[in-house]
Amino acid sequence: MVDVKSGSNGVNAAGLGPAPSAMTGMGAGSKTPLYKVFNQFLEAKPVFTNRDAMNISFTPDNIPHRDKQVEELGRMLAPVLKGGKPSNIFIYGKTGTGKTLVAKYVTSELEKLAAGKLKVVYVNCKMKHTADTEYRLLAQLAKEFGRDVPFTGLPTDMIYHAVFEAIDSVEQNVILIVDEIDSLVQKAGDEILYTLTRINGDLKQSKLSMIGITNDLGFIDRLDPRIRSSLSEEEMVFPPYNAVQLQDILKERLSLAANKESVSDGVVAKCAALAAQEHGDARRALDLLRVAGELAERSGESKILISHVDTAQEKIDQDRVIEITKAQPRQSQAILYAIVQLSQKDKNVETGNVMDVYSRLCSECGLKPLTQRRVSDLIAELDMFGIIQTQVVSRGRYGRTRVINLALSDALYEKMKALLKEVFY
DNA sequence: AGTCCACAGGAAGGGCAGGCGA
DNA sequence: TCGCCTGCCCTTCCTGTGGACT
Repeated sequence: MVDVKSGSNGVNAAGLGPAPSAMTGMGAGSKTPLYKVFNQFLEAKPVFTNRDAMNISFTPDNIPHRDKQVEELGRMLAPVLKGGKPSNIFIYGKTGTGKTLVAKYVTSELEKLAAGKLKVVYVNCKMKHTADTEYRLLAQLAKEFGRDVPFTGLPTDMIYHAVFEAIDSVEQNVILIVDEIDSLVQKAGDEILYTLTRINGDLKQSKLSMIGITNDLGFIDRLDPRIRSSLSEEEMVFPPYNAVQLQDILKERLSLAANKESVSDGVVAKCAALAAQEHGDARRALDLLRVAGELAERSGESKILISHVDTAQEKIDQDRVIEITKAQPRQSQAILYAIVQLSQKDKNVETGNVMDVYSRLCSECGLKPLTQRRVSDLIAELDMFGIIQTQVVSRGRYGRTRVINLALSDALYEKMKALLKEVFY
């Protein structure tokens, strides 16, 4: 139960009165609508007893249907226990197939056994402003080894030396897990990988091994052959989960997170089936179940129903698109608003029309219009986010253009239109 | 077969902000 | 304070594309 102290006016620090059943000394706020909301929440039987276990970042002790991969990776990394350097490993697999989970699990178990002789560093190159450029990756590594470096400003070779010295300052094995490694190479080139895979030649008392993780199956083929051979000394492929395996994963998590009676029949199967349609994504399955549970709790029910899963699916998609839209810079929002306006009249929108409407919108809102070149890049970015779908088509002597479709449901389209209207008018 | 259109998209570089060491 | 370095956003210049038209 919540532990709150009443203030001088009888209202707790958050300005809310305590629940009558759980707390004594109701304050002045006890009759407010918000009070009822919180009271309802406190009195309702929770769906999840351990919410953290439903989180994507939670690392369980048992990873269903990944025994083979855990063992295989364990064998590859085992030389660490005798002070040897394991091979660099490359892990492929689509989103939500357990790559990161297995890598983190195996390395953390190894770290326990290695008794201070192993340091595991995890970096995610998709995290903006964290490790998505050469400089930032090196700065992040330097921080992991206790060197405080600014997020910009220093020459790259200075940061490299700081990292090098930090790694080699004690006799140890270092395993560097580089998640979403394709994002790093796309943005910063593959020189950094060349440097890191050859760092062992200069290290005197330490050894560095890399585990590269990507969901881009063609990534390794696009790498420079010199880097390819040293980065993927060992390779692992994580197959997608099928619906039955996803059900096992969800049941396993539910055993940690909720009581059996909190979930109706068919809920787990439905979440698993929906996620299996999306290339067997366990992350999606967990998200669906978690959001369905939260929706059930919010509606005052103590059991997740099939209808909650349906609503959860819609909500996850809507929330993602709206949040991405809100986070976009104003120029991208203006371009998106132009596309939304044009989509009202015609389903297929072309770059040229977007430029016209966008330019008009800019002059109406006092925004400096970008060049067609830049707009083209921003359209490609919106496509990447999944807000729009684009296809380059040739219209013969009438030129080449990009046909743009809004990838939104009717409800989401209206929501998006209202949001953008609010931004610009 | 050659021309044309309306872009797509790569490359190079400018300008700015944040940060460092001298 | 200055020179240098970085990331980021943007522009300019340029080549490539592919199907309709001549």
